[in-house]
Amino acid sequence: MSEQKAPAPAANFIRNLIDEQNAAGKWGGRVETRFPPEPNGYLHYGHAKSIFLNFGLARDYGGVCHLRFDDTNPEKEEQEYVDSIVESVKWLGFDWGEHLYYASNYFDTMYACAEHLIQSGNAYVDSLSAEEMRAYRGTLSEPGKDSPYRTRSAEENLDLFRRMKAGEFADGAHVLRAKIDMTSPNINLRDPAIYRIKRATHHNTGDSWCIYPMYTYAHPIEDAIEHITHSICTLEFEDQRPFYDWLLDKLADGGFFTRPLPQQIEFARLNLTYVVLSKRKLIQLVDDKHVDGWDDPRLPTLMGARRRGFTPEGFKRFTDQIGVSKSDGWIDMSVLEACMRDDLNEHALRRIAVLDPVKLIIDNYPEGRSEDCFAPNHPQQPELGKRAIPFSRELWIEREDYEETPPKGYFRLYPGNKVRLRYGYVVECTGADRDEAGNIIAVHCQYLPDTKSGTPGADSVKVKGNIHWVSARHAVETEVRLYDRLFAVPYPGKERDYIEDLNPASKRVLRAQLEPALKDARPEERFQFERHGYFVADLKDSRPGAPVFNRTVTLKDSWAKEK
RNA sequence: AGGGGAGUCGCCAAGUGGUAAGGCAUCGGAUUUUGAUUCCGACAUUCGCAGGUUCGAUCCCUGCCUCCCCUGCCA
Repeated sequence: MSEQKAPAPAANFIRNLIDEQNAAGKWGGRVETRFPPEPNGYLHYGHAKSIFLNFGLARDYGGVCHLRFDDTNPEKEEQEYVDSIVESVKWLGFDWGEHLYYASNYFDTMYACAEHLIQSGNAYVDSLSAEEMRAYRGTLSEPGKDSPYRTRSAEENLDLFRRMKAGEFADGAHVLRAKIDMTSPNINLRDPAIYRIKRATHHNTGDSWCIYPMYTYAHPIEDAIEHITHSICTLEFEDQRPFYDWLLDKLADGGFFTRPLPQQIEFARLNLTYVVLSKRKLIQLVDDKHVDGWDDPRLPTLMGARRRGFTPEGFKRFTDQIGVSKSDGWIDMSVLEACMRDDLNEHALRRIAVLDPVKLIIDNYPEGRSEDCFAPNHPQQPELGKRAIPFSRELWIEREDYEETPPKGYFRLYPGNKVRLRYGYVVECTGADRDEAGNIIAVHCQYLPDTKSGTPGADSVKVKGNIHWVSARHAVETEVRLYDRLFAVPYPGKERDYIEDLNPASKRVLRAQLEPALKDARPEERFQFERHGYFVADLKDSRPGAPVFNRTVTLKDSWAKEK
């Protein structure tokens, strides 16, 4: 097995920053990151980028990466999502040891911090309605104005906040706000809300709280509590960094945390062509049944990727390849597909499957006779051995491997042409039978008995074409699903509603004829079906002795391009 | 419009005051019992545009243009 060389990780602005800080001794060489999903949905390809970034940095710098659930909004979060997230991160190959955390575990500390902010004059209880608050906030180009409640005394604020916590007020009656600057050009600094009253049962803390911290407020505290050094998030949080720093600075002054404080760093999230990665759209695709659930192999979720046959190693190659930067561009789906092919090419055993079967009858081969042909499990790795494939008079071949009037450059079966039946004999095509409607029902040929693969005469006849086949008598028939890109266009929704851009041919279900060895494929076992692509035995629908296969990705096909 | 970001080959992406890595894609060619893989070769006189500083600028300065994000008691 050829071991992957591990080249030095590509330089990126985050690694450069860490190197500089290490040189300056800022963290004493410590690198501590976190992957902080909100458990309100399933992880998707974009999360894979973040996971490899955060866990990868920690690994490469000898640090740790925490898995932390950012569960500050009980209305949207569920245990089912945390379970699925845990499973997906593990599947990608990462281990957080004992560093599994929940924002909700810090609610007491967050509350104490809030009281301190109130006492130090940095937060106040506002009693404006949501609409009023919006009006007071101003606009992008006009400054906001102070709420009439902004000047409440620390005592009054503390009393009100404690009563908020005690459940004396209705949802939305009051909100705790940081007191910063209503005229700031950065809207995030115009006294952002940091606590709201919300009577909802939390998946972790149940009904013990009726006030919950906002992400903006909670996240920096979570980072500080866990001694995170580099808090990596996506670009849209850039405007929030000043608040992140403001908050931690105030709390450090208050003795809650010590400096140096964690630092927020933003990178460009993944944009991938031919799919959508927004949570809202993913939910709609599932709810409106455009796909078959959250783990539909066409969906860009990690659960879908797994059923599709994508590999963790393929995702690693992918994230290594696309890099990390602050310019938000689009990665073409072909890059991900190429990464999966690279990994699969190396690791998947080769097998034969006829997906669109038509009979090939060898008229000069004795009826009732059969013999074994031997095929390598991996052409580049002979140490993986060979397997026997039965050969007989009637075979299944691909319908597209016969053309009565071949296009230019076609070198498969057509009357008069010779072709090798891969790992078997060279045959000469003599024609085909058609039904009354003109459909081809069987192709006929004569075999050349001296040309069997592996025998001295194998190369006595040179042929260009080489097609795969399966003995009709021995074949295993099974369901094979041909998956393709979910959307028919690179940028779904660009020209019209994205639903209209769905690829109608993203899933095709076939009955295929497979070589006998495939009968016992185990769920998640991956193969290359020669000349077709990579396939995986479906995790959910396969049964012992009756696998169902999903196409992961096709092989590159330069003939298709030529046509 | 105010604020925050980004602009280097078709798509990503390194790089730096000294004369443009790499990957994907593409195009040639070799090997091949997968029209696969592998291999070899080609592929930015040029770094959004315009000025300026400099012996020399993609890197520094000035102005401009384009794109993305921000007005949730979401994250």
